[in-house]
Amino acid sequence: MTVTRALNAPHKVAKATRVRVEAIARDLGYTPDLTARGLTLQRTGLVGAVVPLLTNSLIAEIVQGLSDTVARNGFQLLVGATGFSTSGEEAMVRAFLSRRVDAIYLTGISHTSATIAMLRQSRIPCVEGGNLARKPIDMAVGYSSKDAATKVTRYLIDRGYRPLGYIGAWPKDNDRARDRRRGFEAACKSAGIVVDDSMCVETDLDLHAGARAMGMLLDSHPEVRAVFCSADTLAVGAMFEAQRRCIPIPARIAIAGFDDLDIASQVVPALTTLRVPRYEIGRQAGEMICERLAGRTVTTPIVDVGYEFVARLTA
Amino acid sequence: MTVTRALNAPHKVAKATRVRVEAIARDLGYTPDLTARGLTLQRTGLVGAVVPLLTNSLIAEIVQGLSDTVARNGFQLLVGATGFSTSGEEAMVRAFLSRRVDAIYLTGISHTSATIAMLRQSRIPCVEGGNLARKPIDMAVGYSSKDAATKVTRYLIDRGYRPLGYIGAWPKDNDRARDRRRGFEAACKSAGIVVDDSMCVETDLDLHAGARAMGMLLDSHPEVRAVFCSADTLAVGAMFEAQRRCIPIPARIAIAGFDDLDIASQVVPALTTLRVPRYEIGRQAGEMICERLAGRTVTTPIVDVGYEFVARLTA
DNA sequence: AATCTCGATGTTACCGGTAACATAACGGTG
DNA sequence: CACCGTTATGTTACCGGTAACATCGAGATT
Repeated sequence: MTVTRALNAPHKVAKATRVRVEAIARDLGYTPDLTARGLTLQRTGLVGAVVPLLTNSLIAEIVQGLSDTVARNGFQLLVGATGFSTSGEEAMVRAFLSRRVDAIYLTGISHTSATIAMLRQSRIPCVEGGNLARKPIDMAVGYSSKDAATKVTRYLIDRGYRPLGYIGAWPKDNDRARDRRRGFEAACKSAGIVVDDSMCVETDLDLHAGARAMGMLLDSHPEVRAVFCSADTLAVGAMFEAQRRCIPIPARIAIAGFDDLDIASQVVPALTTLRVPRYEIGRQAGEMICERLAGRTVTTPIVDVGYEFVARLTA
Repeated sequence: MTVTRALNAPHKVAKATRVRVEAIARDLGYTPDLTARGLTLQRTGLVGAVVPLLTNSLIAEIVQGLSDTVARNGFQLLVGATGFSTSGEEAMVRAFLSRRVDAIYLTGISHTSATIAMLRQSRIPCVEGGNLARKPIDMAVGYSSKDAATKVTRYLIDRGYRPLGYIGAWPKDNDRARDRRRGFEAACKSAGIVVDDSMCVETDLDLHAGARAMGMLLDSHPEVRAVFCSADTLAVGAMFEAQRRCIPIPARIAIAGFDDLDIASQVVPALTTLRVPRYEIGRQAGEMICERLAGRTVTTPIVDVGYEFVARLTA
């Protein structure tokens, strides 16, 4: 007990004792066992982050923001990748709860009912990030993917580009992708444009898939005048494909992306896209979690971090 | 005890009892406490991964490979970002050891002596990944950054490009970056080329920094004929800068990268680079860790995963 | 000198699992 | 019917911390 005190509350121990304890601890190479501490305190100091995958830079930045923020408050991040599957997410959440994480960050707002039930029952702070939840499990940080996609699409429409194509990520178990497509469709509809499903391609979320999708679109609909891509990764892939075919951007085909990744401003020509505060989502989620874990109540449990349209050169 | 058995070793319990236990567990929403289990078993089922940062796709793929592999064996990955600092790494390792992780993955081979001492004393499996260690703390998976960089540089030299520029990441606390520069210099030296330090730029590791570095190089040394970039991220940034200045690649300036990220094959013109098996490094590290944690000995504690030169269009 | 006070240190129990050992229940055998 | 082996269940102690309470010792107060 004196040892515990010497290390955790030095002022409660005589100086000589403290010095002696510290010396011996050093000699022995003693490291406190946070597993045991977690067991007694019923608090592990772990925050779980459930994400679709780690290799996506959008997600990586959110995780980085979350990690930095909780780390500053003495917490350690436990990350798990679900591979864009709600059942994978459920398994991950179950595993995290078994580890008695103090809080959980979830990507997106569509979850299995078991996931929701477990989290509700556990009563730990939980933030759903990325998309805005009207009725979150607990708290939420994000922006409206649908509104944002509408905004980009409207820009393409207003500039007079017709016909419009769409390239997006698989919507299955990915509410952000689904909502972005909905936003695209909503903008078309409100402008009286009929969406041609054969000009909408859904695919994996990487450069290569973006390029392939663009290739398919150009083959099947050479008349396509502009393409809205629901992620910059896809947009840049599409740009490269157009460049390989020597199709000038935006003279012959306009392209708009979504996310404003680093590459969007660097690629030539620079990509017109929609900036979403990725790091900020993670940071904000981390703040909310830490607030709650510090025993304070979070006054705004649903935070809209907004987005910003960035007009550049591709559309 | 009967409950423990019913859940962990069902065959040791009468069927009726097992069914009853399962039903009650479900009703109660019982989740086993892995913290407590970890305490008794002296095994947490956690593997720690210490990486410089999460937003780099090279690193992210290694982490993904590691995560997938250990997850398949029932382990959970704990990740920590050091921000390219060995003292940050030391703090991270200390934290992980306090959490009693069963094994640790470290990025690179340069560590503080305290880090090495702690890991040695802990006696847990430890893999150093990315670069090859001659004398690893425990095990290592990687390839020779220096040899690989020499190979790429030699290609540039053999094609007759002169003078040669270099763009790389900060070498401080980053042995991969340091070794790549050494490889560049070694190739130059053995070809009798004197390296002009003013044509070697070191900078942050992102697209924007690559572009800026290229800009500086082109401004100060317009005669530069080829640039070796020690990472594809830098190379692509440099390409974009050249394209913005309408400098044709490779007609007027040749560029070679390193890593063979997805983007290398997609960018136009496709980037000449060096492929390193990123996911494989993580996978292999995971395998070695799991082998050891399963009580088996790893016969080859130093694995050279090799690399492959990929000639494309930029050089 | 007896009592009080306060800081320093010691003792006990508990967190939620599990290993090791103890006991109970039961059908079969000589 | 005593004895056995087998299977099912129960008991105890321990993993490494910490809260709560107990004790101790020394100087201050009466």
